[in-house]
Amino acid sequence: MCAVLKYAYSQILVECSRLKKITIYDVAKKASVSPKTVSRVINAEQSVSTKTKTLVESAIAALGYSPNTSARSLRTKRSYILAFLYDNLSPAYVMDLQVGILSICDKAEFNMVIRPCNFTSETLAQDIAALIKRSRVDGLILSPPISDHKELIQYLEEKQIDYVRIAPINTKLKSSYVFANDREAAAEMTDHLISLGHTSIGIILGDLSHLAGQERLAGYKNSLKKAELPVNSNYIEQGDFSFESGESAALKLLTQKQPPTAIFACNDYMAAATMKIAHKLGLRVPEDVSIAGFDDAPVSKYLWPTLTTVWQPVQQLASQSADLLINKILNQETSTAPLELRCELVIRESTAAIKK
Amino acid sequence: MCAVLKYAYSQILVECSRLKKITIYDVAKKASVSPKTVSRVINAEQSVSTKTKTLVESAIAALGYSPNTSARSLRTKRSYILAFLYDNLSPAYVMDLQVGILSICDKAEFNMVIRPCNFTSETLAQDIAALIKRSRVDGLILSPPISDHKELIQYLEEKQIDYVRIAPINTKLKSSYVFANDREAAAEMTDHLISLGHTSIGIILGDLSHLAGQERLAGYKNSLKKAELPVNSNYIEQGDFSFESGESAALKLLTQKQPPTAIFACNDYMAAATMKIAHKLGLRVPEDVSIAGFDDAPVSKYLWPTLTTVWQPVQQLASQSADLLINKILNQETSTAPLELRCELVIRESTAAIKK
DNA sequence: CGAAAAATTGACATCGATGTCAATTTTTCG
DNA sequence: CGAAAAATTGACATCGATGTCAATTTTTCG
Repeated sequence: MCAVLKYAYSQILVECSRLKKITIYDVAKKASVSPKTVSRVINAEQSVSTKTKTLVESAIAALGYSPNTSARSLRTKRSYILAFLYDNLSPAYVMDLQVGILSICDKAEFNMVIRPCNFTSETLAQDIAALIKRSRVDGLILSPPISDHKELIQYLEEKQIDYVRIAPINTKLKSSYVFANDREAAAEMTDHLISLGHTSIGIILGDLSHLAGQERLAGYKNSLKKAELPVNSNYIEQGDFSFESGESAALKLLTQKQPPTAIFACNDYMAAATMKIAHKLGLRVPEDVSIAGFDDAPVSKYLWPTLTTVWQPVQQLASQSADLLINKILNQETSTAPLELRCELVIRESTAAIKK
Repeated sequence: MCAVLKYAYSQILVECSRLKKITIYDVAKKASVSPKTVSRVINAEQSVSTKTKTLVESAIAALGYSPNTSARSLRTKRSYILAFLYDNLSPAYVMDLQVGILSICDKAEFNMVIRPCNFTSETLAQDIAALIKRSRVDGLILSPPISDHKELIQYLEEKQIDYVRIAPINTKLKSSYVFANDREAAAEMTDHLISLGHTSIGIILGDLSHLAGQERLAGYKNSLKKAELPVNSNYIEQGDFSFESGESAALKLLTQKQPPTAIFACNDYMAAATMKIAHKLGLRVPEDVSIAGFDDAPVSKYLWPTLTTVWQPVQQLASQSADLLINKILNQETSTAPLELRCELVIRESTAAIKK
């Protein structure tokens, strides 16, 4: 290409890119005000007259202007980025949390960076410290079990970094948190089994380092007590929310001399495992043994019979926590009351009245 | 708190926050060079002497400096952000893609923003255009079926926005893409069933607007032809990758006069549905009917019997595409050869030799 | 050795927003 | 009405990096 053409071409490109980039100065010119005033309108500051506001707003609309995040971040020292930390074996749960957070981020013009973690990693706190430093995130959302990672939380408290926790066990910190009424829901599920005539109800526990693990056990015990049924330690098996742990727990429960006639597994993966073991042992579900889960995971619909379980307000938990966090970041709001959201029983085919 | 104390306290806070912010000027001072030279080292530019480079690097390490992304973005007009677009019913698949992309983003110091989409939404292209404008993303990774969203792709081509596609159908565009050998894998799976003695092999098709849907059908046909078995249209049922579509397809296949003795479902959800229908019809798996899936989704391990399926290199697809995209953004590399990654058969319990 | 070429380095301007503080305009009220 | 108070607006500096271009240092080679 000859030099003249090359130059012309480069000018065209420059022109094109210029057309795309609308700055606050273009808006200011169009509205015949100063850039600072445009800035005031964008940031919804108080002292702008209605007339000016309308003028600027129509200029913004006409030019299709949207502020440059980098410039704004540089000046305000905010990144407008949230980090979402998780270490969870259920992809569907994590995806739901993401969607919930995103819905709020979109409205508030924040970005979300996600970070899969390993709860047992010795370097977790350091890794997150590095992430915060590098990405300059404004705040973090911690999901279980990260919600109770002592070292990380100590670091965040020390550095006064904003964070919100989903379903934490330690609720003594001043940082806000959200949670679901797992205990009540677990009690309702146990009530449901009792109402079907079951008196020997086994439970497969989840990981007790999750709040959910503790609360679901508590709900189960509460329900039994209310119905004046004994809490039989032979009917309580430890699991860790994984399918494999569910298999061995179910095997122990169902091969006893007096096996339970109903089993409440503290999540759907362990319930699925229980169904598998029941099949292997030649037990029909729900005729010989009723099985209930928790979480309303996709697998609960794909099993045969379909699984009675508990739906959790996962997206709502996430969006609430994002809302709290963004408020904290932007308005320096310090303490907010913990938020409790409600679960719902989903009765499907895997539970039925006891066989006489 | 009295005014004097309050003032002292605020000064301490100011001091603290100042301590945290190390700028390029601090590094320059410590290394006794100009900020521009520090910038050269950070960006691995050529013309820096080894001596200076070492000096600057140790200053960076000593101070624990990491560059301010906002300032850099503002100057270079790059956001160092990738967008990952998806519309997929399998959370596990999407999570794997995310993890793959993240692994590369971490190395390259990019951030990833994720965007759940609705393929059938009329405003998809506009929505993404708004996202690009607002978040100023440097490039996009499109996963199926978004990989073939005509309107969106036309927009990206027009605006010359970098993007990489995962498993696209239309491969005539100059934009690079990555894909797995679904066709061969589907043929291998069909070969496997044939080798077990099956000659009546049904297939439940996936959504043919996904490359995977088309390729898996092609592999099935290829295998039958190679084995000189007829392609019987009664044995081909349309599904859309959902569990529900699998149920109705399986019902049609298995209630024929001469039902197939093996069914290859084009993903694991539809295979799970087929298992359910088989159970309902009183057919044992694999004694009466062999069932195979595709994807190695979590559910394939939770079913009873466990599901024979195909493992896909999902994380690798994602990390490769992120790698291609970042190279394109940073080095303006134009065309790269499409990348094909290999699937693997996972033989479990749901397939067996035909009953005599 | 010493001039020319190449490599290295730095001074200064700039990206596009908002913070600070002062100037201007409008409102209040005796 | 007119001074004081309140509300609105704008001028200018600045956040922390990198681009441009020129100055300086080092290397090359007759």
